[in-house]
Amino acid sequence: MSPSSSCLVTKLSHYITLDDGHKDHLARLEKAERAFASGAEVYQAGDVARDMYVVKRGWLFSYTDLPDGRRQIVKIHHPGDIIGFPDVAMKHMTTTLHAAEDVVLCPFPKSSLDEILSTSPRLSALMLSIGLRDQVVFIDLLRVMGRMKAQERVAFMLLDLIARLRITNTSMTDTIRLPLNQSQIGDYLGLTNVYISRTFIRMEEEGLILRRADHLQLLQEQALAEMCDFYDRYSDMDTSWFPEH
Amino acid sequence: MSPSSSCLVTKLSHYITLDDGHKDHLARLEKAERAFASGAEVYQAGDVARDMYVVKRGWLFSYTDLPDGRRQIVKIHHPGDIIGFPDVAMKHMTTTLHAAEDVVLCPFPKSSLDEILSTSPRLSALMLSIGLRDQVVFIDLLRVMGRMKAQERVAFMLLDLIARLRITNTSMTDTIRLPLNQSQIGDYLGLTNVYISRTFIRMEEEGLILRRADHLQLLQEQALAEMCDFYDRYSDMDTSWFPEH
DNA sequence: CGCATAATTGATGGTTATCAAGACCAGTGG
DNA sequence: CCACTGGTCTTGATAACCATCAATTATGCG
Repeated sequence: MSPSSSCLVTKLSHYITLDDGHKDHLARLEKAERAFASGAEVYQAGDVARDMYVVKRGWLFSYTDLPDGRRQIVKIHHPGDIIGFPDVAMKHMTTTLHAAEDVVLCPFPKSSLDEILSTSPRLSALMLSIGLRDQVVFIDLLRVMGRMKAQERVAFMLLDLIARLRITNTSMTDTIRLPLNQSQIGDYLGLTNVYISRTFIRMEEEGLILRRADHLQLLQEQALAEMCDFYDRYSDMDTSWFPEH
Repeated sequence: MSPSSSCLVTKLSHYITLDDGHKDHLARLEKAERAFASGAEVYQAGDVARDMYVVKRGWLFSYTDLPDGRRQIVKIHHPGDIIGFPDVAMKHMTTTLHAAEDVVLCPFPKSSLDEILSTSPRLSALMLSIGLRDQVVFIDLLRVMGRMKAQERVAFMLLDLIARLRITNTSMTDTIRLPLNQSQIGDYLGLTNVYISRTFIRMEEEGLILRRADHLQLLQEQALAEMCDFYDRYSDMDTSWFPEH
């Protein structure tokens, strides 16, 4: 198993440089990769929390249902993302993981963290920082959901998606593929599919976005950023305090 | 400086047993405690992220404003809480910290984490878990804000507050002191002060709660928990995978 | 082509915001 | 002791925003 084939190594190398010892170590943590078809539910809320996953290919999302059937999608996952990290702190999974299209995942056991914490303060600091950065991202989203209207919420979602895709794909332009239907977008933004439709149409009429097939183009990124007061948390991480090794 | 006088030691001892070496170490991280009057803003969004704080006395909250003046309170802090943890991952503070009443705080520099990560895998695991647990709590709140109505949101807030207060104060009954006005509660739940007033009145008429002065009693805790599908994340943490030392 | 899924459109109603006025309350100073 | 003040809570009227329901029109796919 060559270190470079590891999803986790690829993911973490975006933030700090890893020496070969670290790379070997991380690569050994991974189990065999697994594929899931579009629509599959990889795990359910309430399952015992045992593994985390790195996304190798495809989009997924995590959601929870209310007893009466209302649904909230809490996170959209892209290639390179770590899935299930917050559930490490819990005995049971708190969300259900749904494949939005055909996907490939690299599982690794949550007990891996024990090893990382015991052997590499620097990697530990990175894992901690990723967790805390994600918390800031949730706080941003909370502000959006608590205080913003439909159009602002859509703007925020689009900017957040494109900012995250740009981390790993520096050639990203202003156009993204959006493999989610309007009901799913509604469940993410706390709105209905009907109102998502109306909002998209209005934003298109106003020249903010352009839709064709399942692709979406941001025509006025600056205007969109202003209307939802968007900050890119992904490019503002502070790694200066990290331990040396 | 005796170890037992440290806010951080008191806080962390609730989760795992600390030996004297750990206690001494943690106690040395703390700076002198500082008092703030009700209404004071301890730090502002945008300030350089340098310190974290443990709350020794009083309630505070963290908020962010939108450019047009709308406000979202993102976290209510109680004695024992760690404030500013997510901002460790950022170069700048992402929220403003407001004292809801007279408070006392114990600051400690965020570079302390470097030391903890380098010397104690077990403490590192605890810090990581607290961060991840908080992320789960934000996800729960996101679900509330995205999909629940006013009365359900209020129920969730009250249950969350009382669950957290019960961690450190096992003699908590069904009555809490609530040093927040209705505008602040509205800013926390994404509603207006007017609608908070109407919702409290309706919940009191329905026999769910009882208000007197600044105290609030939960008359039907079970019914409140069912209407907002409440889970107590604070008593469901998994520490089984922690390293030994 | 036929089918299922997704998106759109229209009509109506519910929930919450907004605005404005009044009630209550604790503290303050004359 | 009492008017005055500022803050908080309450109440009523109206409007904005979004949900809901139902029907229709794309869209994609075997």
